[in-house]
Amino acid sequence: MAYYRPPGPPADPIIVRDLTRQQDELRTQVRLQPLPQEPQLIAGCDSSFPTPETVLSVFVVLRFPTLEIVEKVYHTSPVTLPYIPGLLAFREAPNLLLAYDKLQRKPDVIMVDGHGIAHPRRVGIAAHLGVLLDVPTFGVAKQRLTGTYQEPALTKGSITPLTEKGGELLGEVIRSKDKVNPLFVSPGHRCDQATSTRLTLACLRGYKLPEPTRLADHWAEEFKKELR
DNA sequence: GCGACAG
DNA sequence: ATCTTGTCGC
Repeated sequence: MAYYRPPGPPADPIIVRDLTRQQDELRTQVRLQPLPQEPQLIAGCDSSFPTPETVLSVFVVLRFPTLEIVEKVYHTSPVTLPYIPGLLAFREAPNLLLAYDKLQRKPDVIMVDGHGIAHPRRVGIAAHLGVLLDVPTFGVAKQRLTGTYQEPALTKGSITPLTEKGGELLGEVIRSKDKVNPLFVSPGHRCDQATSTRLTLACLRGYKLPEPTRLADHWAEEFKKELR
């Protein structure tokens, strides 16, 4: 589990302050709304690190709702920022954008591995990426970043709300498979909670992770090996 | 002041 | 995220 966290290099307070302000700006761009129509193509994206100074991002496009693989691409870049909780997007989004450019077929919606608005300033990587691409996005994370929730029942399909003090709904905690740790699903940009949850459930195929992110995760690992 | 902290 | 063997449960 993520109980103990070894100390990393100190984050420059000036950089943190600047990036945090950029998030507050991006936050004003986020729009929560249902998709204009049922998606024909859904994409999944994820990043891996072949070396501590290299980031590799993958985009996998699937036909919806059949989930047949339509296309997969990847791109690598030098790492420019250490991992800082809450600022993940500034570390991975730049390279994700370059990978996205390589796609021949652009998706109607993107499932991002990480949080959407379930973030301290409501701009997790899914929302951040959605605004930069101006494409519908939502996030599927494996760990909580902020908010509180009741553990959902142990059966697949059980759902409980992820809320902020005061009652604000940040996302939903979903049991995607019997007796496995739940997923944290939240809308990113030009998407809403109901759609995010519905699409996540529609993409489950017996694994903990829905197909888009599961495959992106898989290829991020495969391409990483190829670079050795 | 003390803990929490996506990937 | 990454390092890294065996092991418990369905």
